[in-house]
Amino acid sequence: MDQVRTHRRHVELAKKILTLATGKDMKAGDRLAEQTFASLCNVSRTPVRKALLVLAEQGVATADADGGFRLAMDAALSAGMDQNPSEDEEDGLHAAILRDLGAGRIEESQTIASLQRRYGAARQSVQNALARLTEDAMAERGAGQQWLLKQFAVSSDAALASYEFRLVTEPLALTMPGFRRDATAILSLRQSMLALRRMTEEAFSRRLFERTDFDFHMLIANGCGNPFLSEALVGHHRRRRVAPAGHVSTWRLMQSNIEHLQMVEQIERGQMQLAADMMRVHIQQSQSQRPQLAGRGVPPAFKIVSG
Amino acid sequence: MDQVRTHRRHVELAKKILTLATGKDMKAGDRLAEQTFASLCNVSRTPVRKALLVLAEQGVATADADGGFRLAMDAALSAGMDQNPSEDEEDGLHAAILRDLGAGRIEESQTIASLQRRYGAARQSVQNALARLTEDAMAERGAGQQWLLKQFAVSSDAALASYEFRLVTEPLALTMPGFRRDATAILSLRQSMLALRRMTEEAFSRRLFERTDFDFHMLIANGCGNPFLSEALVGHHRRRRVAPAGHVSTWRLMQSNIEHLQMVEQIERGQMQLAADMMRVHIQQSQSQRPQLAGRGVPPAFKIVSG
DNA sequence: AAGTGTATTATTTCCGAAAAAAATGCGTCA
DNA sequence: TGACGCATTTTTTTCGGAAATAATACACTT
Repeated sequence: MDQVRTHRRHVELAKKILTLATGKDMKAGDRLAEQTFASLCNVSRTPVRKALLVLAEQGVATADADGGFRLAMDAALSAGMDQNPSEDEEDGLHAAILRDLGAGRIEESQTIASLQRRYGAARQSVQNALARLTEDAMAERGAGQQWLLKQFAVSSDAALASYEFRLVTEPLALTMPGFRRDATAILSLRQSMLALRRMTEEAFSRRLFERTDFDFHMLIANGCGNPFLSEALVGHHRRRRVAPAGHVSTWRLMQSNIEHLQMVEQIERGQMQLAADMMRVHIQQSQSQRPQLAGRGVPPAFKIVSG
Repeated sequence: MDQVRTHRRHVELAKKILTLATGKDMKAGDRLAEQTFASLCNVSRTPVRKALLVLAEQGVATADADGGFRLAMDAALSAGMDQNPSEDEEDGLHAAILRDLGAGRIEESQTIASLQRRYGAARQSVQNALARLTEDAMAERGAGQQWLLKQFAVSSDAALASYEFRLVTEPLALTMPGFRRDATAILSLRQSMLALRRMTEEAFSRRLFERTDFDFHMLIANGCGNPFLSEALVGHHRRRRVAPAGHVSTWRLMQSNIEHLQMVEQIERGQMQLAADMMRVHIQQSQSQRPQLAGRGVPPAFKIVSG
């Protein structure tokens, strides 16, 4: 059938729309007005319509008889729905580079041409992929024709380093004097968290958890009054999301969700010091319950240079 | 005269070469071997030669009789030499955008076309400038055709936020358990710092100070064992360097230099806790001695959103 | 050997036209 | 008035070839 070629930006927009719908607590049957989302996303109606078509294809939305679309299910539950079947050309390249980099199959230093040859891709595609990586600070232009891919961001040690990073920065963010609580975000977060808590171990939706987890960290990142700290945290979690993660038991995720929920409650009450302490505990528990990395006893010393 | 058109990348490479030469403590008359720097910078000799031509034009290097170049002055002193007279087309655009953004003359949300019109520049130039801004996380692609310029990074409040950010993160970095001291870097740093300390208030080179200051912060950023924290700090200082800074008295800079030197000494001895405390003092002093921002009593509350 | 000069090849950047996507405006329907 | 469909305009993306830059190889000097 004549399926609309699924462009990345439309899919992204679709996700954004779904998130917004969740935030408004929309239910099955509610109308998805084009103009509304267009305004919220700072975009014209044209791409919104494309995005709605994407949602329709995924079965999250259905075309209305007299035009327009409606939600096919409660927005809060839709997070688990988005399948990613046919990674289109471009998207696949981005993923492939990350995969190979994480597995150490390619060098950190690459040229566009070398990547072109390796993946048999068009120059433009490689460039786009690199642009995307650059935006997440996982690639950077080096001198000459070099591009430097930052392996650490996806290596097997990354998870460990990430825990360590969060362990020191997130409690910090929570206790910053200028912390601001975003009431709307808290509301919508709690919504999702409660939904997750109601799920049994079998029905537990990892997708929804991931999204909620991300939003939770964004609440903290955006809340701390300092834009630089905020950005460092946002950037970190954005990368954490694209990098392939190791496997964690469902049980631990459910546990995490409850811990998150408790922290949100303290944040809501303004008990920031308590929230920060809970965060330290939470991160260390998550860390210790993570499957151990095989073999590698000592972490490689970073940058020991001596004259 | 037939001056080589000064390309940005060559100028950058030239700076890098100078930094390396400083690190090797090279003196006036020492030979600047092409292959040496080519290897160190991971580039071929071709661009290195161009860079040396740039240095020759600036008077930092002189062409040798039998080919090749030599340093015209001690490397440690050369930092002050690089003039930036004719900001070429491209570079000017990057700077102009930052300037206008910082002064609030342009919106945060822009399209390429709008920038093209505003600055009467070629599309490509605008794109390059944006790519550069993206790399420093000062611009980011939004939905639709939007580009989001992050005003906070250059606003008048930025200095304040930057101090706050460093106040919490740098002592943190210093006390991270995995901190590693880079002996070479420390050596070369101390070199520059001592050179600065010998200068009188009139002869004080702001250029050299800036470079040294940057290197000092890089020592801390790269030293902390955590790549994520490291990157956050590196990114922060890189931006701080490109953003137009307010004016600080020469006297304070000289003071800062001495404080830096003291910290380096403690770091060298492994007294990290002490170094961290000194850092806290240092930052707060720098902050309080900065000229006050006119008028704007309360800092604008960030992101207070409520349902 | 170590270093530079020069030619050759490989790669990237620049530039303009065609194609695709987004923004905009208008008409119509409830 | 709010919402959608559709046509038009603006903007961005893509694509190919020409020009510029980088990498590489080799000759030559000390």
